[in-house]
Amino acid sequence: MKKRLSRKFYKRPTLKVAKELLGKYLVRQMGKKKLEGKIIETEAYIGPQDRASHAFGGKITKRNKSKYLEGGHIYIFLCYGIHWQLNITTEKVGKPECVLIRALEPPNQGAKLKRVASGPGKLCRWMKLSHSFNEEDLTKSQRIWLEDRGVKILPAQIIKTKRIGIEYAGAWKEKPWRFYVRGNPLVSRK
DNA sequence: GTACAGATTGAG
DNA sequence: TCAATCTGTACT
Repeated sequence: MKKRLSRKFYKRPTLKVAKELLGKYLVRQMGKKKLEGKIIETEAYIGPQDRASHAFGGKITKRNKSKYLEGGHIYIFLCYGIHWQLNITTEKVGKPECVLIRALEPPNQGAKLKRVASGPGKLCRWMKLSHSFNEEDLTKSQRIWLEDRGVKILPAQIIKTKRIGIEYAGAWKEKPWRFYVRGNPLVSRK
């Protein structure tokens, strides 16, 4: 079973989408080549009240404006001047909420664990994602989209932790808004 | 205009 | 432990 996720899937509460994205497949079509991987780690950013979000306080900049798009679009930005971070918008237009995709599990190739997408920056480098994907519509794009392949992640398999790399965010850094699949060796930060 | 820090990573 | 090096923000 392969079914592209619809607009409806994304236009729901961000935390719900972040959890349900676990087990879904991210597919990247590059000409005749196709890269794909199962999502195993996500984080939710829920502005404008979330201090860790780029949309904190409701501000809009050239960089973050795609965060305000209708659910199902891409918000991608450069971090530390080097690494791209892939986010998927949620909720309706004007709500600056999104889910950061932090790690993928690539298809088994010779039973070797491939840590090619075990972190948000590595994931984008592997799939060759950058600025040109900003504002891409995941329900229509021919080069990147998400699929439901019938993989079910049970609530008992989902681990919740604090988000990573946001020490400056005060009380917000304590929010258990990072989700990953229990026991998966390919999540970020070995 | 200058200065500084950040949703990270891999090398030392 | 540190440097890579782009963008936004808070200053002068």
